[in-house]
Amino acid sequence: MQQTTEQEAITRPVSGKAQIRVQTQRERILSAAQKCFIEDGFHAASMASIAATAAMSPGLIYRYFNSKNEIIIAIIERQLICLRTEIAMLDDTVNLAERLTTRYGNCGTGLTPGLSPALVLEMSAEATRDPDIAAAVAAFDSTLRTDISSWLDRLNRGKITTNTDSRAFILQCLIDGLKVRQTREPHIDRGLLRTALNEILPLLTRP
Amino acid sequence: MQQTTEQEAITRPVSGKAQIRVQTQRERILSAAQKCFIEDGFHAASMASIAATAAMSPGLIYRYFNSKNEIIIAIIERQLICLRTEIAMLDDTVNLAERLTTRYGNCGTGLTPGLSPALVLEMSAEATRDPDIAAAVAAFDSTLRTDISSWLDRLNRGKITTNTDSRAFILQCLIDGLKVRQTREPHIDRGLLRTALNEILPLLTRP
Amino acid sequence: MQQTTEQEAITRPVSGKAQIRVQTQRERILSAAQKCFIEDGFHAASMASIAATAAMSPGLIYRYFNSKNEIIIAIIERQLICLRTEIAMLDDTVNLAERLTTRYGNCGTGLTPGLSPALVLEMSAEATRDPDIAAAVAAFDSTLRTDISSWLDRLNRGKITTNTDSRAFILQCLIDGLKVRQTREPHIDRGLLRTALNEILPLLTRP
Amino acid sequence: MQQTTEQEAITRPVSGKAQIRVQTQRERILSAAQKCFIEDGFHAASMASIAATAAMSPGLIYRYFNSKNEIIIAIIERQLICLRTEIAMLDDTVNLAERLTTRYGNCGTGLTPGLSPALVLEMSAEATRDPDIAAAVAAFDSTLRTDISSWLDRLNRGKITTNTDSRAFILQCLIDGLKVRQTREPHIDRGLLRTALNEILPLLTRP
DNA sequence: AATGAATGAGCCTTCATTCAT
DNA sequence: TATGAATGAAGGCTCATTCAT
Repeated sequence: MQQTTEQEAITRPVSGKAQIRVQTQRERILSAAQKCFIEDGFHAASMASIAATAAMSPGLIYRYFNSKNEIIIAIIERQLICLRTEIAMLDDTVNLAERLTTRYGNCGTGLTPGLSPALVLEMSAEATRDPDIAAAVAAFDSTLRTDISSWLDRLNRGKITTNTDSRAFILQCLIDGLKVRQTREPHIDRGLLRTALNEILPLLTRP
Repeated sequence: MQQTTEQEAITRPVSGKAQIRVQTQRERILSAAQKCFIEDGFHAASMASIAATAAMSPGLIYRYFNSKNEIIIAIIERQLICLRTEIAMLDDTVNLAERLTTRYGNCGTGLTPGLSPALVLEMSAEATRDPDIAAAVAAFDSTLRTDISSWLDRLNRGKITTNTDSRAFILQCLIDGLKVRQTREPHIDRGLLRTALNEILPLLTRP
Repeated sequence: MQQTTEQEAITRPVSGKAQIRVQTQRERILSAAQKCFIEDGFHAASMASIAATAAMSPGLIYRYFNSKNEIIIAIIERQLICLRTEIAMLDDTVNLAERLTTRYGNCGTGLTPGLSPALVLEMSAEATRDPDIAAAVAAFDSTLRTDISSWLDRLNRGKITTNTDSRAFILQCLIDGLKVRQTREPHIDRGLLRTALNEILPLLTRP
Repeated sequence: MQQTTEQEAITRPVSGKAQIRVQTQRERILSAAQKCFIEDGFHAASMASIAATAAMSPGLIYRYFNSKNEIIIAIIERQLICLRTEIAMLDDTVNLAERLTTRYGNCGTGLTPGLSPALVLEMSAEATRDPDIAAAVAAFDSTLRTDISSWLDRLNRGKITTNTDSRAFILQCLIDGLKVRQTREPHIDRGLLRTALNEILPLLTRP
């Protein structure tokens, strides 16, 4: 849909540029929104502050999003994508603990445009109330569990493994729990973190 | 602070009863606030709705709390106490998995006045922004980790155990992660949950 | 409902006063709203200006009305009541022309709290779009026509009269038309007006 | 003003075509505006919706009109012209009732580009506030009354007629009243309407 | 101690209008 | 000539907080 077909490019040559502009602006808004949401939370952040952060007028935002809630949902979807991407990087056992340790803490500062643990938590809390958010999150969760399960299966290919599902569940809990920790102890002792992960992960990933 | 000093008792002999009244009223307000916060979130819940739920006038609330934020902090402290109590109940390995399974899901419904996963998440997110909350949560976290560590020590008394700290960390992550799951999959398959916990917990609690 | 029953007065002695206050405030708001609506129209009048005119804060208005639209509808119902009252005064032929002449023009100035021709017109236009207003106006119209019909019947009691309905229709049109004229020529020559009414009304009201 | 002066024609020979273009565009805008105004009212209709209806950009409208208000005034002038045209068609007594009956109701639907009763009412209400509109409407009204008077005179040529003025006034009221009715009871019983008009009109148009 | 009416700042959103292209 | 992105001033409405009673 973003990719303009050649025909369209001929008959409506502006359309391509326009589409790009729309994407750029949406990106600008979402980026500002994320910063504000991280700083103040979904509800406390105001459209005015988002507009100021994005260096545009409040009215203009409504050309690209129908409401504040639509922005919130877009941010949530983004966070979910980030989450999945992060999980997808966990592709072999060796690096797993190292990777999680490295990533721990370089987020949630408002500087990284990426995944924010605080937003993930707020999102989960919001899912309790907003059906739209609940749906998005639920869909994501089941996808993610499948991802983890098949990753476990791949790891142990050829060997008989039982309980992939329950291990996937535990892994997911662990990852969620790390997000919470990240929020509450951003400056945790990395040594402890690495030791802990190196102790538990092998137990979960080997037959 | 709750304990009336002797002097006060002499000059104002009613003070004892008055203090009890103050506690009762605060309790009434906090109970209502918790219900509202669970239902709507910290920001979306209004003082008016809290007042209505507590069956008192909005103005009266300000006799017992200086601001909405003060109520939020009180609720957070309450949640932390609940959390610690819950953890304290985990006193022997045998019941651990069972207990966590049983408790999973009977919260967050607004019916239990106790611990609410959604509030815990919101609280963690809020800790990112409010230094007071951050302090309270940090103090709690370190206390809790010590609790868990000494519990692990007790479990393995006489046996040589290494890495109690890192295991305590993992356990804490797992518990946090379960809270997140509770929020996102309140109706999870209990069989899966029990199996998963029975698989991982023994590994964490035995030498 | 405004009249507090004796029982209520005993068990809830404040309730009576409270009810009166509610009525007083609603009245104050409606009075201010009418002034503003006459001056600026339903849409151009702002809640802020209504609040200022009523000498209260904007927020307070929402204690007594749920929305601006509710105020508009209340004003319209009021206008309809005024209209009916005005019509009800036309009880004998002799005074009819005189009465209409006298009433013509002493309205619509914003000073009279009564019927405003401009509002009646705007109301009719709005009925085209808002189903609620349309319903209110339709109900009123049929009531009014019945009123006029029975008034005509009373006038000609004992004599054979045909076409009461069509005469009632014409009369209603004439009255509506006078409202329009009132708006457009507030300072019309009263002599012309009286002559005109004296020429047409006898033809409509006698068998 | 539409007629290009000779000088302009020499120095800028294209000007004639340009003038035509201007008229076409203005027409396009007014036509769209009327549709929108009928649907939503003067205030609720937005420039954006007018632009969309006219299939042009909002900015372009400002090349042909200086403001929304200017469009409103242009529309009002148009409506007045429509009104006068409609009245002018009433040239003999025989068809008068029939004509009015036929025309009743085929307006205000948004389908006819012509006269809209709702707009006429809104216009009258607006005349109360905007002096420009008031002036336009007043000028129209007096012209119209003269039209009607001379029509009545023509009808009764050679016969002694008194009170042409007051009859013209009544007729005008009746026509205005019919516009109001049209708005409020668009689906009235045509039989009743015809009967009513046939009863009253002869009385007004014959000596 | 208790009420709940009142305040007013601030929020989300809309829209007439302008201007770079 | 024409576009439509951009502006920013209101507008309707909410709600934490205060205060007269």
